[in-house]
Amino acid sequence: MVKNVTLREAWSGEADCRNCSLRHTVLFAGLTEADFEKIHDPIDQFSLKPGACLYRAGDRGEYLFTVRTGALKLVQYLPDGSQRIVRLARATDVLGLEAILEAPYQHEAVVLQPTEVCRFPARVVKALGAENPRLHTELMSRWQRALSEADAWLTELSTGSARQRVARLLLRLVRDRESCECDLFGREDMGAMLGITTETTSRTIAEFKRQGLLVDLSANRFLLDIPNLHRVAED
Amino acid sequence: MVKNVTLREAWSGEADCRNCSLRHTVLFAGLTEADFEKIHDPIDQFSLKPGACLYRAGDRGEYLFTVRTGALKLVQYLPDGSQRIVRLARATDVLGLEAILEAPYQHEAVVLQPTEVCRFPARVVKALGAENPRLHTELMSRWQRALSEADAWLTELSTGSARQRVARLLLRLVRDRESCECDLFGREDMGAMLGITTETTSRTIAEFKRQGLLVDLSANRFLLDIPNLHRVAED
DNA sequence: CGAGGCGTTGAATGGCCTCAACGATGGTGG
DNA sequence: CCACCATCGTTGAGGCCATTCAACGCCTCG
Repeated sequence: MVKNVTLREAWSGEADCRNCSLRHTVLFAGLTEADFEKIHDPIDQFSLKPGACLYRAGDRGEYLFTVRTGALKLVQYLPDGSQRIVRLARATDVLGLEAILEAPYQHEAVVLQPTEVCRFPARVVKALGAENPRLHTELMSRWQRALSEADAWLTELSTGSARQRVARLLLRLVRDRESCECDLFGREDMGAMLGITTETTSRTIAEFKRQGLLVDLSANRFLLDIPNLHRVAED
Repeated sequence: MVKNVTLREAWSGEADCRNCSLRHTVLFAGLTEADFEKIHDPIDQFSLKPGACLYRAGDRGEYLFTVRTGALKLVQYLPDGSQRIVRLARATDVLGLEAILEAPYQHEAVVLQPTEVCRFPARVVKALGAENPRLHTELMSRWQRALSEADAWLTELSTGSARQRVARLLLRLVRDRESCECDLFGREDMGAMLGITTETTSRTIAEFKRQGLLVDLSANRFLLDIPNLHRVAED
């Protein structure tokens, strides 16, 4: 909970917002400077440590968030208390779209890796989206992207053997990346993404390491053998 | 592929569109008569038999659809050729939202039960949505609803034992219903919704019947013992 | 230095899958 | 009209894979 940047600075490209993913990914790219001046709310920027909770399911959604760096998990709890991770949010992803509709947050958003986010009021986006066609389109694209992700988690990460699921998750973590390196999450979290137990996850990862599909780089950081992982993923 | 109704009739409440779910569920409720007159494209209405395919994944999406009655499955195929059903569309649901973004359809939409749909051009919705705030909000709500459904399929229908999954699917099929009666789908389709095999699905249903949780009404139509199914669903 | 969290591994169980067979149903063509 | 076939739901037997319960080593942190 650190920095506090005014929208004026955001627009002029000063401060940290010059590199803000919001600008690169054009969520606000269609706004004029006049639009920005209508807004008096500050945009806050946060640095979060693993384990921190950005918001909880059922909380009144007053804010949207953009992930600058790091990773968060979106968690839903089952009646029996066990958890299921339904999505990840990483750099450039937007969190809390439901707040635009004045709905409570649908998930618990928990930080997995050191993370920076920008926070801005939902009602600002709601108001601007209603009159700015470009933002309107961008918002729909964001929802569509989340929906595609959700479908992919079902078909790729919740289908097939444990070996296949783990391999597909690993491949997914390095997509749109130049490098084949990858920070893994805790085994329990990976299990909750894949619908398998912690032990099975651990056994599968360990087996991949023995087979050379994964090479240890440092603590929980690995080099991936992408071609062979693809073979495993499709069986 | 039967009826063909002009938008003029749609607006005036004539013909079949008087009961059109679009009007009840206010996707178009915010439009003025002037808005309607801007549109020259006809709205077509279709009657579809089980097995019919409304659109395929990758098709250029020129149309959106609203389901009037019946049910369709949204299917995605895995690299190995097996299928996974990621969502159902039933009365009042809108299909093909991705077409508004000029993206190809993401799923194959296949009819499960005798179904009626209305079809309207995506570019009309795109144009009206950009200038009509109420439609704009309604569209976002539709995406959010689809997203919630997708998350629920992951947490409820792809988690836990086969008994739990089948019970949760049955309960889900009678939600927002006055009656406890329910038409089931083929065992293979149910398996593809739950991530289990046809045989396991059949065995589970048969066991539920023996335990009185399901009572045969007619061919594949059942009466549900909701309280006890809830018990099974949560274990 | 002890405690707790996490990853790993072992052993045993059980639930689901695979392969197979069979009856019922419904549509088709002789 | 009926034999035929295809489809679908059901059931059985056997095997495998993931779960469950348990133990152990390593690390960080108080």
